Amino acid sequence: MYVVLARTPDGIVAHRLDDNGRPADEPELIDEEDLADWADLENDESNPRWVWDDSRKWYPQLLEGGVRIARCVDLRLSHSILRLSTLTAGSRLAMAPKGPWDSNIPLDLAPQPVADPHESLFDFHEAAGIDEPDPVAEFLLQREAIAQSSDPNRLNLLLAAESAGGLVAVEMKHGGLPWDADIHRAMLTSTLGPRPVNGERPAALEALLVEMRAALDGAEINPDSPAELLKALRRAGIPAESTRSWDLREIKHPVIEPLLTYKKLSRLMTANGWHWLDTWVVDGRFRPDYVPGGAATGRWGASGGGALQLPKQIRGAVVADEGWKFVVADASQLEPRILSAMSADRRMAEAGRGDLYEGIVATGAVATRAEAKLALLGAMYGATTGESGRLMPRLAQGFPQAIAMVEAAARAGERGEVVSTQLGRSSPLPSSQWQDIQAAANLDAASEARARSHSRSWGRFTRNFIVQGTAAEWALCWMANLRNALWTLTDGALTDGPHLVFFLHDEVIVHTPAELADDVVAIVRKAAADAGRQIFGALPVDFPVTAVTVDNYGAAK
DNA sequence: TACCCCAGCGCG
DNA sequence: AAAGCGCGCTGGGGTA
Repeated sequence: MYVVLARTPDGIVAHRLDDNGRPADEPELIDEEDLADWADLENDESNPRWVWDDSRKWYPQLLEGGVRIARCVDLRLSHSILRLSTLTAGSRLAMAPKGPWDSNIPLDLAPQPVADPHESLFDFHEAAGIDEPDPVAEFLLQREAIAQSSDPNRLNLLLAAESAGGLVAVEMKHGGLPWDADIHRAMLTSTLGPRPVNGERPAALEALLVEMRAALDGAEINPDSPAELLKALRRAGIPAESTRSWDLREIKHPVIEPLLTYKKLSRLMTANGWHWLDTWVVDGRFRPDYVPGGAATGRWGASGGGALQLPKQIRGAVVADEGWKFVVADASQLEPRILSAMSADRRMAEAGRGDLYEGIVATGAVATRAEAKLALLGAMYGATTGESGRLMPRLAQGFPQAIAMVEAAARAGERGEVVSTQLGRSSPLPSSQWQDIQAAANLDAASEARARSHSRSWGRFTRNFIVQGTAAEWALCWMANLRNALWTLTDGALTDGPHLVFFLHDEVIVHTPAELADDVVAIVRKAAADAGRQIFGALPVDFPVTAVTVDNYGAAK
């Protein structure tokens, strides 16, 4: 059973469809304020798969009302996959001109739970000259595209995982990441000094500035402006090429050490200092917007507060509630394992029985673990120079099947072709500018070099796309399985029991009552093993998970 | 004032 | 031990 929800000028309309997508009864009109209660009843009666345009527009108010959703079809997320996938290339959906399902309506125009819920959306559409999109029609169009595709099963798994991710994203924002502002502030004070007033430098930065001036015989220096900093260094006879820490580290001069420290502390203050804390941590929770499918590869993005770049430095401020714990889990060496699974390289799978890098050393392909790691990174990113590039051929010799797969993806991208992940998410086409550059390749030597460079660059993107994208699919399946299993542990609202509070590409955090932490760890591991089987079938590729139970995120290494 | 781009750096 | 992939954010500095 499906229940498709739509907002109309008259209110919310619910369409019940049977498993064949045919109307099961007359559409039902629901008042906005009754939605959560109505959905709760519907869950009890038929446990449907909910179908709607965008989980971000429906699910928050259900969660507010204490209602959880087991599964859904997020039409917006699904549409963008089906639009590009080579598996659905001939479908009506893919052939149609771009429409409202291809645009991403800004969140602030989405209906809010309290104020008049549909008006802003209609205003937006009216202003933009867009017809109000019909979710039932779109759902049927998507079903048609999937049914006619060359591999409906893979696509169905992908879309289910993507939609589940959409639910998780809303749930994580709803629950929030527990954040202890006092600990954070204490950390800032101890490294930077007391919070400065009206834009002054904190004491620690001021002291470092004094130190730098002394090292420059009293000359002025402004480390906050890269351009001025470079000038100041050159005035002092320091041959700096850039002001990047990585480059500065190579220079021997007394000003360098305080400068590097300054940069580090200054970064802490601007990115995650007092202002960040005021802006992003409310009532002990950090609630960024997560953006499923935010990257072309299917990885999530995030906006607000830099959720996907929380420095290790401040993770100690992520503290579980009293009587609760965090289970912090990450998939070890995920991308190289994905590489071995999708290429069905049994030799590499065998090497991944334990630590994958050690396993590769054991085959004799390379000499050390560090070399194995570097070589694999090179294979997945397309390194051509440096040690990584140098080691690549050795890997190709030892694991021809795996390397041939990424090489083929790179060649396809260089020709401007599309590549796809294991479950059928396809890469975008290179830009028209890229095409123009290729078309102009035969004009002269400079054009040819330019075309070649852009071609190679897009090849590195497609090479990485298939691995990063398939890893993202694995992570989504992992999370979807995890979410379902956690739900069985307790009754009640989302935040009454173990629930996901953070996700970072190959890592999750579950906030859980302490007494359930061991159960959660077991669930996290099983969910990972299941994800591997769902995507790769019986292939003997392991996806081991490192899981620790901690009181704060900083303690998770 | 508003906006855009760049350099730099945090994360995987 | 290095420059190859994917992101978001800040502050500086320029332009309109």
